[in-house]
Amino acid sequence: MHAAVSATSPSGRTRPTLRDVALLAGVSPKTVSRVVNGEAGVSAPKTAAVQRAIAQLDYRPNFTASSLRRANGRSAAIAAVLEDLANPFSAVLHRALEDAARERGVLIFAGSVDEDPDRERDLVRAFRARQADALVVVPASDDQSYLGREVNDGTPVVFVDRPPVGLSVDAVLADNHHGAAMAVHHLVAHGHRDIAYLGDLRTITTARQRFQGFKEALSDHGIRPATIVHDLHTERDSEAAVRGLLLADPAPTALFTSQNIVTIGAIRALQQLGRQHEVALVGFDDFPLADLLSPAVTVIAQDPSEMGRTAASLIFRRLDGEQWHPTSHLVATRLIVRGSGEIRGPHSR
Amino acid sequence: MHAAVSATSPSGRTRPTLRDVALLAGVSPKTVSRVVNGEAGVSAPKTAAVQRAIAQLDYRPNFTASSLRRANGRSAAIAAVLEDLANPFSAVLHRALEDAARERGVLIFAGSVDEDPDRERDLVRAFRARQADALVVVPASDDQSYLGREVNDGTPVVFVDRPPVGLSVDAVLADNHHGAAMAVHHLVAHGHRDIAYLGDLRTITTARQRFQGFKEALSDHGIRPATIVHDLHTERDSEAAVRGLLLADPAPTALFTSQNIVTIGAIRALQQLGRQHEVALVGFDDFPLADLLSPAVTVIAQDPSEMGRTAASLIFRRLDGEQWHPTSHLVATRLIVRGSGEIRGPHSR
DNA sequence: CTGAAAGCGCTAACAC
DNA sequence: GTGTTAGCGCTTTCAG
Repeated sequence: MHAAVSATSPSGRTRPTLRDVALLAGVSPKTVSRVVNGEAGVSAPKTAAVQRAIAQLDYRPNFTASSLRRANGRSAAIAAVLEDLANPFSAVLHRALEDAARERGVLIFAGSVDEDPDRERDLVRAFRARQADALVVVPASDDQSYLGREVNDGTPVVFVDRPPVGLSVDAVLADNHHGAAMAVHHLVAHGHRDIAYLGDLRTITTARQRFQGFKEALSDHGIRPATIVHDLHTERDSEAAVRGLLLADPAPTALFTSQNIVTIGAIRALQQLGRQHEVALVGFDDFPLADLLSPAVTVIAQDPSEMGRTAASLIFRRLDGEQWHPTSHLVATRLIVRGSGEIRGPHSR
Repeated sequence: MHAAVSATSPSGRTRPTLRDVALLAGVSPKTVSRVVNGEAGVSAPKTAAVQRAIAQLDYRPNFTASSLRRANGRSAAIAAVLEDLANPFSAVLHRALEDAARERGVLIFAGSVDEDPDRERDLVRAFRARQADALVVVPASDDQSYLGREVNDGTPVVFVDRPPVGLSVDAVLADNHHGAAMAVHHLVAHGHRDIAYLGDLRTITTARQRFQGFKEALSDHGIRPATIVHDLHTERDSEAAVRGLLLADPAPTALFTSQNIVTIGAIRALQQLGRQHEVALVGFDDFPLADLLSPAVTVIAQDPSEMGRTAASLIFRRLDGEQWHPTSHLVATRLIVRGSGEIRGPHSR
């Protein structure tokens, strides 16, 4: 009998080890290891004996233990520090990472940050302690230089959706600036001059970039921004803000909402006041059922799935030993015309 | 210089180990271990020396290695085998598990099965190989007896949304039968007799349970089911099926859709034909923006978040050593009245 | 309070 | 082909 009360659960038996298999099959541990890992150079009879023993004991290899000793020390797991697993952007991004990882037998650890910098650091630490081979991060903090020290061992890191600050790593970003500008051009082309901006927390880089794109596009048309509301982070915030705007005089003839939660809050306000067919709306971020609303919602769509694929590709190329200087990859946004953005304004010809 | 080309990445330095810290601090490895784990009984000067060395080397403990030797052998990670990380049900369930796990410093591995039994088994194997402490499973296969052998060591397993087959473990299930029956009673109360059933793949247990509830509730009212369509698994399937029904004569005056994808397909068909204000609809599963459509959609809502919390609680109680016979926990569904289900039928008083 | 020795489950390196 | 020895990074056990 050999040691091990260890790998046991409350009421459970102890798990058989590679050693147990070797004993039962009458071979050395190394031979079992060879069979388990499909290495060539084990005779047919021994292979059979080992397989029989494995089946009999119901042996399962401990990948964690093997990675401790294996040459590259890889855990075959990567970590994703996301905004909120339950929101569609994070969920779709996560899924795209999973699909890319699956092809390589790599698993994924994921966690939600909820825009909390402390939580971001805690997650990074926890993932590192578990030897994640790489890190995908949607940052919430305003400075990620801690990450440089945290992973100064060559662990690949890719930022997604928001650029790194105080740190030089690959990033995959949506073209927020151009997307917001497209929205403005579209609304102006439909006769609007009085376009309200409704934006998310200014601590969020993407919100700032979208605002920048909004402002510059207006100025391209020689229009001065009329109404600007920042720091809307919930549907309720947005709904209240939009209701306020619409009841004012003069009310804007069009709305640009910088993010899907804000867009949805705006739609609620429009519907409550029965103005959804009068006031134009273009939202940043596509969302499910946007095409089934009345009017259907014109949006600037991001492509979180493509962002995930790109991030995964950067990570795996680095893990395969490729080297290059940290680079930002811009993923295009596109205007999806559905109705709400084509409501005519007072200056339409 | 000590060994280790191991824990190194392509271009990276090797990670410092506990041993390196000990050498630098001039103490034994065990003393470093004590400091790292906050064990009492280390003198102030040695503690300080160790902490200095840790900071200087930027040492990060390897939790994986420690768990190999630690008494309970736990990896402080649990695994979730879900349907599809990108769909809202899975995503919200995942998030609820995360929140519960976070309180205990436990991380989560998750993967998508996509209704593929092979994928289910592969994921279970991969999670086990990485020593997940427990398994949350939304099964896709029609028999999970393999799991009994796979985890016959006392690893807690909880099934969510669908009951285990060929295996006796805890389960957290929505009250599908009663939910579907509520939908029928509601439609009948609004004057409908000719209620079409539109359901998901019959391989999925929940779809079968909902159909059962539908049928029995109709029969309670002495109504014989008129139109039944099974095996709709995409929006397109559902949309086509509903369009067919609505163009037939006689067309049903109400629809019961057994799942949100099916519901959304049905809404598309209704809108295309302009019949959304004539034909009543109750869908199983709530979905975002259901209240913003016109008409707003009456649904039988599940509570995936509550299901996740319940599953997590079962798992952690077992991990804490509590014991009981495997039990099924029913999570209530509830009717949310919004408009589409209250469209009057020909038999309303 | 501290450290030496042994070993968790497995594989690298080298022997035979 | 196959086995032996050592050791991955850490904790256990136990001696001082």
